[in-house]
Amino acid sequence: MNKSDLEKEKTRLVEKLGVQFEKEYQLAPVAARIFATAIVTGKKGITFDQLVKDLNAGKSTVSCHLEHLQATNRIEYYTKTGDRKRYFVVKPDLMEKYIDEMTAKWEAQRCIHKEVLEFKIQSNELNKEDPPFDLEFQKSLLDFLDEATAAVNKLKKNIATNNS
Amino acid sequence: MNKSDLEKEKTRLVEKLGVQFEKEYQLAPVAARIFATAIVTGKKGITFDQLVKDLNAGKSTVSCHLEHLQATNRIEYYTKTGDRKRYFVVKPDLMEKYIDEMTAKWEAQRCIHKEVLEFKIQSNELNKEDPPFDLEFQKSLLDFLDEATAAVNKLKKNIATNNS
DNA sequence: CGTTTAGTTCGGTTTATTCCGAACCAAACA
DNA sequence: TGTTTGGTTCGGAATAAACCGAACTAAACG
Repeated sequence: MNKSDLEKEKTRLVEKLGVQFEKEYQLAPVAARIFATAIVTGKKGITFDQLVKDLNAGKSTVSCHLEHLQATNRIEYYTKTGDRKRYFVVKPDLMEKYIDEMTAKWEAQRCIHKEVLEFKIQSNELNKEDPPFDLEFQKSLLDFLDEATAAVNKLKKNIATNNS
Repeated sequence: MNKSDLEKEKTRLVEKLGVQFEKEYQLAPVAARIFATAIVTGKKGITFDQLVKDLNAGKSTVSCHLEHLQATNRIEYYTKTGDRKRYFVVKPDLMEKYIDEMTAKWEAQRCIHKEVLEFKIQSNELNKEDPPFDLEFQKSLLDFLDEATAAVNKLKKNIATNNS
């Protein structure tokens, strides 16, 4: 296990993470790989032209996606005095953001499935002759989402206290 | 609140659910709306040409997406004797599938972030002079995913027992 | 001042997604 | 056996996503 092996391993990890991020965050391929690179690289950060080289991408592409990743609060950059380059790193609160986005998605789901449930109940009240709507799926989904949110929020608090 | 109001409400819900499903399951717009229609319609099911009419879509489009939704185990159909139409409904185990897919995604994430963690540890061992990699994010993500999976699996068992 | 460095903007090309209609097929019916 | 019904297949067309290079800008440097 030498340095060039590690570089290859890094490339592999960026690629694998990249594929996941494309789906999870609906990012363009290059955007996902930039984010993945930032995660694997860690706090020392990665520069614009490193990204252009490493990912074989055009400058405009990298510029555009860096823009987007900053706008969506996933990365930021720092600079070193006497060095004009920007060093991009993942935002330090990434973990909280991850959890918050998850629960926000659940909340949105809970909201609409509650509406669906109400729609079905009203429909049942209005047409007594028809075979009535089944309410089980919505009910158990709502229950599940509530409890899952509660469970995850509890975990989130633990993380917050561990980090302090 | 009359019948035509309910129809409008159904359209609204299908649209709103549809947008969510496009993102959540990476479905094409029409595919997402078919799935949404199946969910809002419930166990009485929806037919091929109802979908064509309701969604203003081509027959080929509906056919193709119905195919896909069946292949991915999200919907199925039943028939009535003396009626050639197929009545499409959501698969009865949708709730379990939902949870299983969620935990499967977490497992995949856990797996790759574990690899990232190992990569960082190895890198730290190899270059002692460099500023070492930070391991906190990977560590707390792994912890979180483990605990979240455990919590959700517990909820899943409760649902299973409630339904029996 | 001219030049390098670091990055942005713009216009266009390539590629992929999404959808459609026309023709087709297979079962049931008359 | 011809016709209707319910649905599939195939070959594009329209649209949108993703990316690129060339020209540009703004700050720093010499």
